[in-house]
Amino acid sequence: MAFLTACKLHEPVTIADKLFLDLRRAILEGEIPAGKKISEPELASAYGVSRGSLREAIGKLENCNLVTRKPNIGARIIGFSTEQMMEIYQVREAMEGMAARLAADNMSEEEVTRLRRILDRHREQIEKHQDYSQQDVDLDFHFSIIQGSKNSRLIRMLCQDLYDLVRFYRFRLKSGFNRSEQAYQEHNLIVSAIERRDGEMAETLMRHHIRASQDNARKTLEAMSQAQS
Amino acid sequence: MAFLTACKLHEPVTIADKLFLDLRRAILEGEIPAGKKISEPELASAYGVSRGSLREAIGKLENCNLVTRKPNIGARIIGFSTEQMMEIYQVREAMEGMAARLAADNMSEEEVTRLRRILDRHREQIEKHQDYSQQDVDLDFHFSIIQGSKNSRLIRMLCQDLYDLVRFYRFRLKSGFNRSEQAYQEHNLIVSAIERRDGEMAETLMRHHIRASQDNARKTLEAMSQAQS
DNA sequence: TAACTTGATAATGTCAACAATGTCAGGATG
DNA sequence: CATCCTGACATTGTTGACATTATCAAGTTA
Repeated sequence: MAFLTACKLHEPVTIADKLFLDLRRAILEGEIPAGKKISEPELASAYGVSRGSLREAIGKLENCNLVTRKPNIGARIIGFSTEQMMEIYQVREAMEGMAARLAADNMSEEEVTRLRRILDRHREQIEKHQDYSQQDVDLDFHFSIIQGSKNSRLIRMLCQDLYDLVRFYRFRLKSGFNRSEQAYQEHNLIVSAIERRDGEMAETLMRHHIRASQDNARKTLEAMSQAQS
Repeated sequence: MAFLTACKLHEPVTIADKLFLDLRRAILEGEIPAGKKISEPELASAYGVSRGSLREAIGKLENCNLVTRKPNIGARIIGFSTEQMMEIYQVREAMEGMAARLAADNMSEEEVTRLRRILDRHREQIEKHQDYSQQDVDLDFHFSIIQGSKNSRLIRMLCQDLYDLVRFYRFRLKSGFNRSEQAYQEHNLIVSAIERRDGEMAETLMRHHIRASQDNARKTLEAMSQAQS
């Protein structure tokens, strides 16, 4: 799971940092339910830390867009919203499209080789029907290309500001959207374009790929909401 | 200066919020020099607040990417870096291109009219040779289109995470890049595309416009560095 | 009954003191 | 002379107590 360590910079030396990582994991994996109000005294005693450290950690969670705070009222975990999910896809289309374009220019030969190897892993896990691992491999794929852009600002905004949200939604819909085969084919085309150093094509294909994911997610959500009603 | 109020959500009710806005302005306008280390005791006594409130404000500044923090070492104002500036242009090209595309679809007729009016103001100030006000009008133009995208995530990432950096660099280079006339013409084409509801063209033109700004900034910086040596 | 006031309660914001960590000058050692 | 300890100092991290603000139920009034 290279994507987990790919972005966080320094080891969590301070209490607030460790707490931040703990809480982030708890939110992403659904231990703390979406939309829940955070009670500072409660959480602080639950984790055995002071409110000050907790507030610092909450501040960091706010940067990751996982909680929202209102002055004198408090913080709460973000809610689940189809509209927001669609908005995130639009932003990803723009930014990851650019990332793919830059990656075609800036990735080293070794990095391209590693990228191809991630794709092979994807192939294997499709044949083994390991649906769960495919999500990790998909994240690895996207992270590798983002990193390959060599644009530190782009990397930061995607990995630090947006991808926690992506993981938040992905975990809560992990049953849905199975389009591994199609996604694999699209990934394959993107890697080929990068191998040819064709940035223009890499951007076009990445945007197409993310738009296809978006369409698939939208249809899955519509089917789910119809099944419920 | 609509761009100033355009993005900040709630009034600064708390001390930490007011302090944050004060410090942000001080950094953006160069009162606190770039790259300077922040001494918590010093700043706290200078503004007459406790270290706790100051630390909260510093946390918010970190979100705006205006300061960086290292655990057990401290915070410092970001430094001036040509490379980072070029990276920001690349991110803007991707995100504002998408914003223009969405704005063409989603702006109301009234918003388009207001956008056209901002352009007229730009025209006036070119003829009056008010170079300083042109920067404001330029920011207003870009903010209006970003807002017009109606994508709250995109708005947030641009206005809250990226544009403070844009203003940081812009203020420190305000003498340079005078290309008002050319910028005006490019803005004009973009507005025309939005008026025609041609999203594809609006995106293309916006990306061209930002790339042209980037080229101009790069050349200006190269000329400046050669003049110094 | 509905709408408004009021007071008790609990939450968040703020502060100053304490603990832990990093910094740096001065001296000892090879 | 360079390098490595060492200890005093300053800064950051952490905590618990206090101040301020929201919340909500009980009571009052039209």
